[in-house]
Amino acid sequence: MQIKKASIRDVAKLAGVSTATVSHVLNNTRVVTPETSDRVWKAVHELDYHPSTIARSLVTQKTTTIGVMVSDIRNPFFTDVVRGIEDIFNASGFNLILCNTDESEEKANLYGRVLLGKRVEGVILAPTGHAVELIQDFISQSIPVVLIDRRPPECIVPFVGVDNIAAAYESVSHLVDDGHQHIGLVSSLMTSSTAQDRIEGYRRALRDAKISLSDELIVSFDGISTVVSAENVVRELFRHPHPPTALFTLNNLLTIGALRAINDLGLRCPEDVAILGFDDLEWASMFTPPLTMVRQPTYEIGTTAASILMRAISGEDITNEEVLLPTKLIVRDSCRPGGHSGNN
Amino acid sequence: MQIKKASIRDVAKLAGVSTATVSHVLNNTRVVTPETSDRVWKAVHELDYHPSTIARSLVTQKTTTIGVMVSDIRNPFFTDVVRGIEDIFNASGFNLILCNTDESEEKANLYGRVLLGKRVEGVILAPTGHAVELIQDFISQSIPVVLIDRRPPECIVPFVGVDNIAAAYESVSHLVDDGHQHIGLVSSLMTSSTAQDRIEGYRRALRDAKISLSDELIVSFDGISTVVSAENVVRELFRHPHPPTALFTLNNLLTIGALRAINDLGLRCPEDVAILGFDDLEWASMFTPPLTMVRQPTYEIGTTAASILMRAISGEDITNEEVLLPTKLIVRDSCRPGGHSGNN
DNA sequence: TTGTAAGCGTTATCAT
DNA sequence: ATGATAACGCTTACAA
Repeated sequence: MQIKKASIRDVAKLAGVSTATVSHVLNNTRVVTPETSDRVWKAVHELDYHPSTIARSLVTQKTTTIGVMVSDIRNPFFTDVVRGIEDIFNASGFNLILCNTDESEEKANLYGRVLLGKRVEGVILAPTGHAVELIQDFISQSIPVVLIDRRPPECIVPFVGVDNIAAAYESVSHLVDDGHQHIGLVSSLMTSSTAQDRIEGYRRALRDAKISLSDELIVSFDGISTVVSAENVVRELFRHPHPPTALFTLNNLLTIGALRAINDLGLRCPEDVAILGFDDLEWASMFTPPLTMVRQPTYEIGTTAASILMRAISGEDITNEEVLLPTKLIVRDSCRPGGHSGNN
Repeated sequence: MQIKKASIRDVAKLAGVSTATVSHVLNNTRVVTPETSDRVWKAVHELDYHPSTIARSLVTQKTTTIGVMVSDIRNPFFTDVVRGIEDIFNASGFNLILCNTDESEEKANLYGRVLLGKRVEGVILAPTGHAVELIQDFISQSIPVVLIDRRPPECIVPFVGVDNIAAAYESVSHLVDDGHQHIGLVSSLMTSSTAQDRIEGYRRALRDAKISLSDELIVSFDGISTVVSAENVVRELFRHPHPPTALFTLNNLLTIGALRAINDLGLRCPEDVAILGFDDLEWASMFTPPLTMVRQPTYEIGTTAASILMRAISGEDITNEEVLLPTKLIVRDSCRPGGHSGNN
């Protein structure tokens, strides 16, 4: 326990050298005789000295800190992505400032100011709504940004994600092949590029299968994805006179919610209603029934985005980078060949 | 896009005032005439000026940043805890630096240096092993620390968690009441206080039930908890001549792993082997079979720890704080009254 | 091989 | 009501 934290000057005084020497010893940035080096290190330990990154950053203009903005770290998709990001940056001595925006543009903008103020060297962002201004704020301070998951169509910014249209097309086609004609779609925020692309894939798959579209089969809600919101909205869907025989859910939380709602309604999956969901869950295979899901390479999305951002920080030009990682449809019992075998 | 970021001096010059005035306008820290205030704000916007928190921190000795060290954010337990922490601190304008230690003391110590250097104002820590030194490092720089989940017995530091002994006792007693006499225990790192307490609860429950203890029924592994490691270790357990009829798993990931292993071995749960696991999963009820679990108030652990830390940062004395939040045993089909109905 | 001193971008203490 | 200016704790030319 000590009254005042030791500074480089205290160390210099105790070691009988200049602050410059201390600095150089600490950073290995010029040759010093072993004797002085020893004296310095001894002083460092004696004083329990820890150099202030703050002061250092002020002069070097580098903070070795980046910002990560996602809607909610509790969404397993983002949990994994963030871990991937952390692994890459940690290896280079960078730290993460974690920001949960809860799909609120206001919160996102607030965080934006903070990150700008903290002089982060880069940002990885899963944008909410038209985040164009937010992104522009960073860019105009020459802070590199890499987008993940979603991409506002207006801006040309490096992006890492998946081909949502294709993945959704494949998924819905799979349901069609199983004999389904009434396929419901469950979304959270419809305005995100991700949702829109997945809906577009859904539409195209139905169109190509000559199945007529019905907007009443599409349900959604605002705010962050939660199991409960999904449950409510799915229940609503089944008040429809022609309820769906299959559900395409746009993310993992929605899938769980849908399954719950179906159980609550006394329907069985897949006999009455099939479910196919976006995003994998590590233990999707152990559900009742095992869930059919579109697996996104979450961890890799994180590491890839982080690597690109790291290169930008190193001065490389990344303006045109765009990486679409492959998805994988993992078919399990929650949708079954033969389609539904029942009513109406 | 601009060559150089604007500084307070640029603003002052453009507004025709001193830097002191700019600072005061920005921070609302003394009265200025509306006219000057306006001129300042106009200059701020014109230059797209964002005050440097770095420089500010250097003089105020406050960083509005705290460190959060957990073993792995992907563990749903910590995901939730971290979200709770973030909510509390975000409300006070603080940021989180997220550190994944992977149960490695080396990584933890490395992160310790970093956090010390970044002059975080506090740390929330789920300690790995004998983190006494690490904790001492913070304390001796008068950086307040709040421990969560685990508590190295040596040190007197504020703590937020649950009564693991009691919770384990209750759980194992439940299995005993169901008729089980051979109860296996699956742990990851056995040395953590959490694991030790849960094992202690297990022991006491068996002792009180006059069931003899067998160390061969306890399996574990080192490193972070993963489903795969748990799977392997559980398979091993069933090579035992007298395999258990029930499994008590010490965390959520282990529970999943155990269930998988049992399935792979061709055994059925709960008919052949019952499972009762620590930590809830939001969708544990939808597993095959629905899982019986000890629910910890994860989010609340986060918010509680954060509130205590926040008070410490505000200068309050928290040295003796210790909060044990209640757990809840949620009984589902994975263990069934009547115990196992089979062999030997 | 080492030291001196000028910043880095703020806040805060005096003055005025 | 406002301004000068000395810190804050480092790094980094430039000297010696």
